[in-house]
Amino acid sequence: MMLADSSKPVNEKTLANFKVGVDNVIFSVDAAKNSLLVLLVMREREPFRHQWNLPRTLVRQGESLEEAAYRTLADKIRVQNLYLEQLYSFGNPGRDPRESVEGVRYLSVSHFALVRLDLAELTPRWPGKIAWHPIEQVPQLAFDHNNILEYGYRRLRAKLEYSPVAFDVLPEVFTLSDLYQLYTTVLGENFSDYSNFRSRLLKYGFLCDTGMKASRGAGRPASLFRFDAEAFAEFKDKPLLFI
Amino acid sequence: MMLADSSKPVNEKTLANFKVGVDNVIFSVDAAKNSLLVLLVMREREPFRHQWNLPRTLVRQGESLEEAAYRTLADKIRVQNLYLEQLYSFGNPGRDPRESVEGVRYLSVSHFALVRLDLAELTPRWPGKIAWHPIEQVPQLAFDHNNILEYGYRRLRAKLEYSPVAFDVLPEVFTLSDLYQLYTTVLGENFSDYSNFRSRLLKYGFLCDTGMKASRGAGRPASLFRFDAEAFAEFKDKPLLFI
DNA sequence: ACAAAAGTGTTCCAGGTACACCCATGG
DNA sequence: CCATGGGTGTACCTGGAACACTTTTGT
Repeated sequence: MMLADSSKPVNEKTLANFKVGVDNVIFSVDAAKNSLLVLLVMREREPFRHQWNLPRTLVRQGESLEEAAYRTLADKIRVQNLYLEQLYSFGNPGRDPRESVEGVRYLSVSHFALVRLDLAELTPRWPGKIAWHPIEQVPQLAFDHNNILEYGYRRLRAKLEYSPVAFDVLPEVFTLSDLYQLYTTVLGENFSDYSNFRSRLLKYGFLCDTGMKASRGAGRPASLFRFDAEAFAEFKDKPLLFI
Repeated sequence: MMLADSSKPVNEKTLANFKVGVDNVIFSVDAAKNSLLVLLVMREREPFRHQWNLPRTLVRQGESLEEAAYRTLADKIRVQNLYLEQLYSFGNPGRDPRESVEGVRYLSVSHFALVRLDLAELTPRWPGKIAWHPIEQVPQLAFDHNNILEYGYRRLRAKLEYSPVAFDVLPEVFTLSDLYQLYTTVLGENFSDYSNFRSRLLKYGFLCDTGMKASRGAGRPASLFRFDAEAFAEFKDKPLLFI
């Protein structure tokens, strides 16, 4: 893909004109229903009016890309625990129909987030216009947002395998079943045997038993663990840890 | 990091104004000197005049981000074999001093590339202004380009471990020592024993022996191999393969 | 007493590590 | 004939997969 050379000075007019925004792929896990959820917003304006899309915003003066991503998030839900990182930038021509009308291109720096469902309260600002969708039931989205979502989903699964994002999304104390179930809903049933998952994680030593027990209906009460970030430090940039 | 809400309609003037460009981290491997190289460009204009920076350009009308990245590359070097992918977007306020003067922000969608040194001929267009630098001897760069470079370096090492980028950068036929040496220069001496590296790769079956031999001075001549992309297909999205 | 969920242990085996050793060529 | 680099083989062992089994609770 070799393109024209650029030896001659470039006229300002040949440069593309951009509007820059952030699109967020926000995941959460419904432990009760064993289901992975994505947050979607119903569009109220053209283009793609009355279609769902990812939460998004344009970047404001003096605001970093990450700040814009957090603002979009805070605008839709109130969360405490969460994990957020930049995903990918989509800025090719033709991805927004307004482009040809306004003569500007829309560049989206997409972000991916994982939030804790029980602490993520939907803001009452747009009732019915914001909703969690199970990942298998996501409809046709506006723009190229199905693409972006797919991209975020891949990243989420990869992240779970080698980094401790799960603990940003679990309560302060949790049982190993909670953790296992989180992995199961995201990665599918067959990623690992429970007992192997358990012993592998405990061996590392960055999960400490609080001594407390959690009794949930029938069955033996489970030990409650806490994630020890300091103890985890030594595992930074080491190869695969979970799964 | 919870920010102001956005319930009131946003005045156009509060939006940030962007210029969008691409910055390329272009790597190559000097097999003879056992050295990992980065392509740098000497700036001829302010700001940061007479400092090195990464090859970069602003995105033009109708041009995709990737096309812009390829164009920058083609402007500096003539290459056949290469690997290129998007890296990360840097768009926080204050990363370009022109920002406050012009009232626009510079967003860089950085890309990372690996090219074959013996086919990468520096264009004579800017003699002395473009040069390969060994990664350990990279000077202070303009803007946040040392950051971007660091980011690209991490990605390069990660990519080598689980994807076949090396073959985009090796000749059509190559010896296993060539391959091993490439890995050694990028990953360091201690990533794996040669004989184990060898047997692991051959076992997979996507390297086929051409029957030809390469004699380089003293020592037994080495078999020349070819990368079989079809045979590799079945290893797509499987866990770590190399190293 | 029995079902349900948590937790422990054991066996088996693939695959990685660390070497020692053989082979072919140039000088 | 020996130094040099290419190539093969093996013995050891870690760590994962699979699964059986025990413990502690609720009903």
